[in-house]
Amino acid sequence: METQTVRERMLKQIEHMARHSVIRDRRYLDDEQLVRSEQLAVLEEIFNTKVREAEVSELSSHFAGMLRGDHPCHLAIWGKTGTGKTMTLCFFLNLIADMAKGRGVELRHEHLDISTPRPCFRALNDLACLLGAAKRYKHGISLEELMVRIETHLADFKGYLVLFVDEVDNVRDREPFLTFLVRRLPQRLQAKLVLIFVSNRLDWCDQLNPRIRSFLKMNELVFEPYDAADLQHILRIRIGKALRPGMVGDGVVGKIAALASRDHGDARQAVALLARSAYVAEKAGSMITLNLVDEAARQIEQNRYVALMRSAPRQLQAAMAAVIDGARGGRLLSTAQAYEAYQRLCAQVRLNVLTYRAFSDLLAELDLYSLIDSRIMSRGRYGRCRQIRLSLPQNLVDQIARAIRMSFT
DNA sequence: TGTCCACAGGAAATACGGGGGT
DNA sequence: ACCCCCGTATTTCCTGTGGACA
Repeated sequence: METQTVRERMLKQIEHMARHSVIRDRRYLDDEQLVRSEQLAVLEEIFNTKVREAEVSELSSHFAGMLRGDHPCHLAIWGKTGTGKTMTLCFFLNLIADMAKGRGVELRHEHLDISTPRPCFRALNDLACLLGAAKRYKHGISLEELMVRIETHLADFKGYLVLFVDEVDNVRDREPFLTFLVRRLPQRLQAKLVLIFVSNRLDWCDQLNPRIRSFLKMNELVFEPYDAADLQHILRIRIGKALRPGMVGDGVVGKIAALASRDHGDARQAVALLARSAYVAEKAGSMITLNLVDEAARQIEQNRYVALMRSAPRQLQAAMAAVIDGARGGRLLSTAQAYEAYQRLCAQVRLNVLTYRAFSDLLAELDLYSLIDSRIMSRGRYGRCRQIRLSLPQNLVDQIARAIRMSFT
């Protein structure tokens, strides 16, 4: 009896969802889930709408010489996250490699992605792996040895070698790394080496040896953030691929584009907001409306806080938990009171207790992220003290508390 | 007007840990 | 396997401060 009704309800639910579903292919809302060729297809469609036209034509004129046998110089590219640097370059290099093949020009291109900070040794080792010149080492091999292996591995190659170093600014101690690539490697190869450095910081080469810097400064290309119109194009293409037709209300695309271009013009953010909106709409069983976009934006915002705390250092988590515990019911808390709560908590979860001074810095950090709201009040004769309260909505505070508890167990 | 509370927050010293070199 | 170095976290020490109170 019981199972029957459950079964029925589920069937009804599925039927309802099928009739009202918003999403046709959710993979197109998240690049990670697309295979390479699909990504490139999306990009091609985007570039066909004149988005990034200036940059692509700049790249074309810079590299077109390769098809005629010239040796183009290196290129330094700047742009904030989500401005499509990596995507544009990948697309472009694929395109030019294709054309080169058609004309019998030997061209090899590699993408060295330094997505997380790593020392020179790691970066070189990664490069060697990428080229197939060496295996992955933890240690036990000198920098020199790595360099020689890369050189000997490439010794016989005579065509163009385009090396696309993504997020170079993540290489700590990048001087030797860059010196190797810029000054030493070209001299020891028969191949025509073309380096492309991408960074999201304008100042990444400021502290470098002037000789290398001047070398890099020769050719720069800046990726401006997308404007709202670009973002609209990008969103429309995604919508066409990912959603069923007619599921997007009036003004929704404009709104998402406006929100995303207002902070940083990050395309990834815009697509993420679209994805979340679609998800929320699907759950609500309606098309995407302006209100649902607001709801989605709120959820993304809240998730950021939760994710931030989940991945925060334990001490910071403990400080947050202490404040949540102490400031129940909108109570105002002084640093000293918060510190007491923190000490109790540390005892419970066997965390070593930091000094008052260090704890005070933790609170300042929480305040910086606006996880708490703290201001300094003078009580005259009775001294000055910080008044701490939770400023986030209660349900979010509960989520954060839960996330912290999870990572403590 | 000066005092003094109760803390904030800067500076320097020190501890710690992880990665690279040998 | 071991040591050293360096960047970061933490501690220690200290000076600064707004305003109620006498």
